[in-house]
Amino acid sequence: MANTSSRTLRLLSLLQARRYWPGPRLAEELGVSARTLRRDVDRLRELGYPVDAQPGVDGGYALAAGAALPPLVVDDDEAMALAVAIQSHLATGDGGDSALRALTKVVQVMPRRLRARLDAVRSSTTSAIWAAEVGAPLDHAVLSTVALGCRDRERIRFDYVAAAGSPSSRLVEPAQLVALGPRWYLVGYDLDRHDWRTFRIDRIVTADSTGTSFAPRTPPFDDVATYVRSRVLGDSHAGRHRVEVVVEASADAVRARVGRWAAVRSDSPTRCTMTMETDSLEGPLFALGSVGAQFSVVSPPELAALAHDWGARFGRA
Amino acid sequence: MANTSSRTLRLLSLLQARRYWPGPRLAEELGVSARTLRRDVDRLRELGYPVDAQPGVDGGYALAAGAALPPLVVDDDEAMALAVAIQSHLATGDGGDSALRALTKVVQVMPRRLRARLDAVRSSTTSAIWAAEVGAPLDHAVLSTVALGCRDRERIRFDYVAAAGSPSSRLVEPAQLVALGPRWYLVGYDLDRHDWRTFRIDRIVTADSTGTSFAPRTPPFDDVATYVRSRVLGDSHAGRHRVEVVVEASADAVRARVGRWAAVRSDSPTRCTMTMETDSLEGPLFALGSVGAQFSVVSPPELAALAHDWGARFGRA
DNA sequence: ACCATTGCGGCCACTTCCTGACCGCGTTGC
DNA sequence: GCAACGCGGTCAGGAAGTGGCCGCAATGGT
Repeated sequence: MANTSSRTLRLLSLLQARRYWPGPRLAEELGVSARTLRRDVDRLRELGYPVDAQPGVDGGYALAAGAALPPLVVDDDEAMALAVAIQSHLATGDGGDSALRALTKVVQVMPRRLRARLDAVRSSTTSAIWAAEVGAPLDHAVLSTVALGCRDRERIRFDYVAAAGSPSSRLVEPAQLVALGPRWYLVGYDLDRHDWRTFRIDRIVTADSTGTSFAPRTPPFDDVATYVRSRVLGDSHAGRHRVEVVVEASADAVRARVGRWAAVRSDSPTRCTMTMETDSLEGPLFALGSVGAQFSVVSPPELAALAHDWGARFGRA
Repeated sequence: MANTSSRTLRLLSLLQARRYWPGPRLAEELGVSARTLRRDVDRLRELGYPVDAQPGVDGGYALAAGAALPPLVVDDDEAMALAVAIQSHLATGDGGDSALRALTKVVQVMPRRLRARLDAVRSSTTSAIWAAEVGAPLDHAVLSTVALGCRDRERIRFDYVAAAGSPSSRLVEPAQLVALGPRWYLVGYDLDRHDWRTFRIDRIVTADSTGTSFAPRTPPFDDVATYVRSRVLGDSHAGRHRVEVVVEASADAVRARVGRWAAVRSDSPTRCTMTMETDSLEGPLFALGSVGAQFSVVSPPELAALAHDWGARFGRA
């Protein structure tokens, strides 16, 4: 710990952990003279991290918001919180690419004991309420393995359960991860089938990095999202529903409830048609209930049946 | 950038951004000789960050998972993703203290432009579906201002809208933030009223740090959570409901749906009583619907009425 | 008005270490 | 066996980091 750079890092961490530090206190904490502390502060400033200083009695040093993000010095618990938050955020389908990169960074440098804790926390905090809507919770181990594979161009091997339920083992050169709605997909080159394939992340059972890298292939698409969308819609996934409902309310009122989740087409000032894709029928039903307007289900019939069931039970309650 | 410590930091960032780096490539990137690169790698190892190296053709350096968390070097987008994810995680009431600390760290060092983006993103991505349940979305600006005030013992000033709807301006010495269910509370010493008060974060309109620090007072409680709970339950909040429902299903089946949200008491193998506190009646109704069992509402009458309304509409659909 | 506290920056001498340049060695994969 | 690569030793020159001084400016309390 006698190193200069390590001390600078520790100074940064101290300044991130508490706002104001009196100079002498910092110097003592770092085990250097006050003069050297000033030089360390200068060093931080040269690195682009603005450190405010206040003279006078009760003065001190404080880390200010600057142009560049300083390295985040987080402790175990904070790293856990970050990882858990990003995971549950990814599981809702928001976040996208940069969130995935951030998760990858956090997980990659996590000590093994923390990863174990992360697994434990994930399995215990999955909110049962929303689980029906977001589908199977994302397995962070699978997701980060795959993400690392994409980033570092390393072949991965995993067991895959197809829509029909038949399991298979795959050796794939991962190209890209795409979030489509609440679902994550991997586009990669399947080395056994000698062709490009699209995999649903929550259908991947266990993924392992093989450690062998590969040269990137030219992908058969221009826009990944479009490609995946066409592939996914072409398949008729078991359990996937195309919901269409006519609601006796203004399109705006419905949009205010469902947000970007569904497409809402205005038919008249007091009527609109809502279209969405989902795995769970309970989510749309909840949305329809909270809109507070009369509606009729165009498709699928399962939704109409479910509405009838809920209606009967709610009516008797 | 001629500095040694800055170079070490950059090396760390490079290793976090991509898995394998051939030595010569890294050396070139950092503008030093290969020998110096080796020494830099050694330095990182001395700091506790394990760097794997693979000799032979196609070898290189890779950052491995170690005992300590290295400083996270994230870019703007990743920081945004982290902040957004933590916010929405906090808004669900999970996460707790360490998540709040992490958010505080991230936000504190964020450049101003990023904070602006964060505001924009927050307001545009608040999921309308769950908004009814989680209540007013957390305002990250308020939350982080308050959190910083607690951490750094700085007085804060804010406008508060009481449960009755009457606005007031407060000058408070913040002591602690507490998450109680889906809601965040601030416990602090109100300097105008000369007494301890509990504030609901989502009722705080705008919060500003005054910059004046204060000496910590001895709080009038041992356990903050207990204190807040007693204070909050004592008040009869407008819009707050105590829900009690008898469900014709096993307690385990109900628990599997509602998770830790509600208290479930088993009455018989096929009947149980569910008790919860909530602001929104739609959330419990959704849970009851998805349980798929018959139920009867004990209280409040509003819930029974709402169930009846939903039931009528669902039945006609 | 005076004082203590705190931060700022210059100066200097001493010490440390950092750097680039060699070298030979072991490992890996072709 | 060869090439590519990482490892570690050594050496000399030079560039830092360091602590101790100094006077100065700003702040807040007495």
